[in-house]
Amino acid sequence: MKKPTTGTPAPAVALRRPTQRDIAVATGLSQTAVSLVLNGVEPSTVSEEARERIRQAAQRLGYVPNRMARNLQSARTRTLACIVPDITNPTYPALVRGFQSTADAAGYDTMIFDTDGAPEREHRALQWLSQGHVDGVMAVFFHVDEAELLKAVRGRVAVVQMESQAHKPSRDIDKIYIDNAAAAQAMTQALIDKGHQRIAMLSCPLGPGAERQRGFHAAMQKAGLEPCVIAADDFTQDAGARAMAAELAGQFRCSAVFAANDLLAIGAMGALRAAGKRIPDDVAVAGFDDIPSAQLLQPALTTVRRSEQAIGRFAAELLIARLDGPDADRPGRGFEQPFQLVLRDSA
Amino acid sequence: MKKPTTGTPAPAVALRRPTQRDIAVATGLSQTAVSLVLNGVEPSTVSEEARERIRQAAQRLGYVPNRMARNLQSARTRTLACIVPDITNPTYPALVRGFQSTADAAGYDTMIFDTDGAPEREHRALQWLSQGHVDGVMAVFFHVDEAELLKAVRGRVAVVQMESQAHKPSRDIDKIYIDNAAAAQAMTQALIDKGHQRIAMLSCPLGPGAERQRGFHAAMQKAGLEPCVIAADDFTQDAGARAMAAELAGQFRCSAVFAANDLLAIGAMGALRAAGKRIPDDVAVAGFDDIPSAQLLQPALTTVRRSEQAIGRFAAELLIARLDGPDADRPGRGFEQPFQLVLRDSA
DNA sequence: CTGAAAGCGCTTACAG
DNA sequence: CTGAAAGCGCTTACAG
Repeated sequence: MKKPTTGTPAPAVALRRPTQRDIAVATGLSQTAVSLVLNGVEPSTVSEEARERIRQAAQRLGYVPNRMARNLQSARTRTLACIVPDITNPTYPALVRGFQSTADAAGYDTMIFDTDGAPEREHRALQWLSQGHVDGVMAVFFHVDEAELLKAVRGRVAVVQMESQAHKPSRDIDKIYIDNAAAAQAMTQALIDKGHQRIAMLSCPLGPGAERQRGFHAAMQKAGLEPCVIAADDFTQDAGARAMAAELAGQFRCSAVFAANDLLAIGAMGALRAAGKRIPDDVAVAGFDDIPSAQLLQPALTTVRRSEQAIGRFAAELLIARLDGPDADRPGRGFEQPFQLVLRDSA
Repeated sequence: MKKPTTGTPAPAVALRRPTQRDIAVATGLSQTAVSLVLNGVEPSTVSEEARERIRQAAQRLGYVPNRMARNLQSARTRTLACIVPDITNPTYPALVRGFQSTADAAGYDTMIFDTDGAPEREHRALQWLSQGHVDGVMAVFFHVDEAELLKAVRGRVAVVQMESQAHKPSRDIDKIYIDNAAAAQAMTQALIDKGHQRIAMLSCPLGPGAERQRGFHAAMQKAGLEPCVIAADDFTQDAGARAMAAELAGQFRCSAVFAANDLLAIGAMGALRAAGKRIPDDVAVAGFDDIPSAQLLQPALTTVRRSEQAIGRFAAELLIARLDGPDADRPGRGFEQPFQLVLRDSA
């Protein structure tokens, strides 16, 4: 890369971080006393004078507790994690944001782990989870199933799993889901009600894709219409554009495209335009997620909304209630969240 | 929330995770041998037969090393962090994506820490950094300065800082930046070249905002024009809409608005439309970042692009070269990255 | 070839 | 009121 500029040489060795022992030596008190005072253990058995000396020395030396050591001892980290498939898909940052605001208020740090929706990276996330970095996790997996997740955490990590459908409740973990099939069915029905007969679903079989396709097929079957499915290999704008372009190169005859998420829909819109199709006049397009861009598009995108922020907040509440609150041993539950059709100009 | 469903009761106690000691007991070998074998220490001093027994027992018991313990000992985590101000601003996920792809290839996990651009949360990130969770970090701070950062990490964590301008090189850390002032000046000049005389900058003084304003002022002054600044209190779409609406309620007379980032620009566009202004005919709008939505807007947004993905990848390379490679003691450097004006229909 | 031992930096009974 | 001691689960010299 260009224009590297150089500073003065780095120190040969890193400074050793001060420990409780250093403070003990500096104050002439015991390391035990240092630990007690710095952790504010009540009722304090250390004299006010000693406490003050310890605090001052800690300040002066720039003491910061080593979390690895603390966690090793206490097996608590006061950190929560969000495991998501794709941080560049705006629906997940929204989820994380809601989660984080609640976690933050309860004194928990939030870490984000992006799996790319890839099996191998999801398993790395699992391994990471099993290593004791966090007390709780909100997880969105495309490949890992509940059994693997349970095996990895072994009851040592509180878990809320975001699911694509109402699974049977788990013994140990909470689940949050929307009824993806019903939502997709409702959207498909809305397109049918507008007079569309030939409707294609642009979808990816991963994650919530399967349930959304199920709802699409149900609505089409109920209306006696022939369903058409366009397969994308990912939930991204690129994948949507590619799949749509390939379809357009063949004999595409649908008057509406229902994409399994907004990024696919946006990609499809680009490909349709490139092929000279007007939206919605020649082809109507609908999506799923209601990401912020959806309403910025021209025409604005018809889509399905759920409150990601609220879901994120709720997930964090569930975890915190298990960790700090009364829910420690509560059996796992499933929580269904509402969705809402957002009808705009693209369909 | 609705429809909670209940599973069978949770177990009273969490299962204890198996340790090396458990494997030692199970195999009748020493815990030392277990550690040696499972870590594949070469050349192996343990007999092949013993190694096999240990591996089998580890498998059978579902052994997973406790990272806290390992890190406490080795002070290495094979984890890197990205500290960003707002994960819901699409420019940061792109940065993180690039970073992660490189980190992943080198066998490092990537954690993401969102500070919300708030001083208090940035300091929490600093504290978190100082606790030994990661070997290296790519950080974007709005408030924390280099001195605080250096004090927190004390040479124990490799650091790449994303800056808003060419600072003097640091002794210990690498910096990556684009010339924000030059970029803003170029964009302002482009607006002037289009015939605009009354140009407002919609900006937030945080982070790169100051430098971008500087460039704006420089261009205006050079052209002998009167600069106008509209202050937003954040870099979000909402903040942009609020600030623009407030301005429109007064005596707004500019023919162009240059926003300090795309989200502000998008918010401003909404407020302008709500006030009956046509874009670009009545008011031209330009942004900064070239987030994915920018080209989806109608009219598409004129903006400034840099390659976030490439910058993220490069940042990870710098860290890995320090940690695993030959750069361990290399003095800190500054690396300037290119930018590019993207002229679309909004201006 | 194998294991006893020290130590990473903490927390937490426990004994004075 | 205070400190010696054990232990969290590992790694790594070191001694047999």
